[in-house]
Amino acid sequence: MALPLIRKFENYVQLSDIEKRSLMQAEAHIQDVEARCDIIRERQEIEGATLVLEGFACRYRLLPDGRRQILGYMLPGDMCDPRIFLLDRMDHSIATISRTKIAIWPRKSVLGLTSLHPRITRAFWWCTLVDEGIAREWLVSLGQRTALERLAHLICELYHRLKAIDLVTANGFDFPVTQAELGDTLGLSAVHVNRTLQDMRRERLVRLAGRRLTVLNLEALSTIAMFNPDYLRLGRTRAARPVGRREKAE
Amino acid sequence: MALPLIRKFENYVQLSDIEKRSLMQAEAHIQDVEARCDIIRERQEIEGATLVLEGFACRYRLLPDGRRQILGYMLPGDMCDPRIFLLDRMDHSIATISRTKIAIWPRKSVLGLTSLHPRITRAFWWCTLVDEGIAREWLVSLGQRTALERLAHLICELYHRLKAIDLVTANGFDFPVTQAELGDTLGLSAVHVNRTLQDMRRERLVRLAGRRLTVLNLEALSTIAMFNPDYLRLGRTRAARPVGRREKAE
DNA sequence: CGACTATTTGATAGGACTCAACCTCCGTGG
DNA sequence: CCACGGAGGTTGAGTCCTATCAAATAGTCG
Repeated sequence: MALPLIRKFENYVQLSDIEKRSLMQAEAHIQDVEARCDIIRERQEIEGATLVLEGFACRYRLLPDGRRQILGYMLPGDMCDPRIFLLDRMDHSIATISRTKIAIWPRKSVLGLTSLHPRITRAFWWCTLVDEGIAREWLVSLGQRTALERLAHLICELYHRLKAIDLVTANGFDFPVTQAELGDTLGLSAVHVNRTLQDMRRERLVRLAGRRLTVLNLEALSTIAMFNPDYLRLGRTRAARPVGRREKAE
Repeated sequence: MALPLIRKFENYVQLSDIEKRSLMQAEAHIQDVEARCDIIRERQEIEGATLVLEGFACRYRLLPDGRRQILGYMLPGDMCDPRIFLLDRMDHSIATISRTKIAIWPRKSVLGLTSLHPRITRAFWWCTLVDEGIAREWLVSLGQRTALERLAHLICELYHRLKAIDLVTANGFDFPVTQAELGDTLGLSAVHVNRTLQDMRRERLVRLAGRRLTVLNLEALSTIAMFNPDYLRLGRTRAARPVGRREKAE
């Protein structure tokens, strides 16, 4: 059941068949969740690690007055947080964007995997590093980039992440995010997202219709966004490992 | 030499004397750095873990056209990243704000500590969790909060973090950050930071003069910022541990 | 005291927001 | 099969928050 996760892990480490099998067979509750439902709520006690198998989800935080900031998107293969053995409660919520299939790994299941397989542990750490890289990039977007640049950057990010899990076909992908949600992601109003999107269409950068986003000019989009995909570490295992530096320890 | 770090760790875990001694005696290069110098540059190879002992530093990222976003502040006891054994290169830079004393732990020194002392490892993970919590809070600020709210939130964050390491006296602290740097932190222009700061002075929220920031009304500041310090996990070990949940493993 | 660097002030412009209405697409149900 | 309703998308008008540019003032350090 953990196929998308394994594919993701293989960006960071090489897994043995035994490790793959352990991941596939780890105890997990599979669950289908409707679109726009909370999977985990802020302050809720953490029971296990949540893994997205299909669909889009997002992390978000609400301010007391109702303003919402989306903190990141979770695509197939993404996990809420492997460090569940430390945290007792969530400090943000996770909700589905589209209809989603998730797996919930009980705490002990994760602990079992990590204590038996150092390479799996290592892959988990990699995930946290990449997530942090993404968060940093979002900080740069929200702090420095204009509306057009932000939107372009987000599209580039999702394009690359989805491509890495073979969810891009004909330069396009399923994109269930509403303009209101994009607004909460990019720190913009839905109206302004709409107008920015129209600019992009006018410039033949993207086509967006019927929940499908097609990238018409990735080059131009990347330039506008000042996008560099390195931080996503999608280069397949080899490229991601240090070169010319022998290291043994864990 | 690692005193501020030990104090910080004790927010998250209880350390034995042996562990404290190991931290104190770990091989480290102590170094003084001028104000406004890069300690680590983007793309630079990582040699070890950098620990701030005295002074202010910050992480930042530059866009090709010169725009800069500050990603976080590093105060005494803060480390650049304990996960250096994974990463080969930095994807952002670290610079001093004030004159700073730092310690650089060689890779093997960190690996030694973590392999011998699981509680130290655990404390390291806690640090990464808190850093991520801070980053999330910044995302909310940049995405949703107004200039006044952002500034108020940042001041609250720094107040609490500095208080936890006894660097707050008479409700004030040394604050070497320029208004231009605040602008790069909050996604605002320096001019607008200046005006916002004046609003705060007018409202008797803070006093800021001669590199010293005094919080005159923390209550009001926290309300404006919608600030809740929980995410900093400064509650001293007991409060930070889960209640009513026995757990043994790592 | 001079040369910077940092802060402050004023004037003007513009990006993004709000409000409000209207349109479009779909799924539901009569 | 078409009317209805709601969610999401689009448009227009007016406003406000924040940026820019420019210049003056205050601080700091050798």
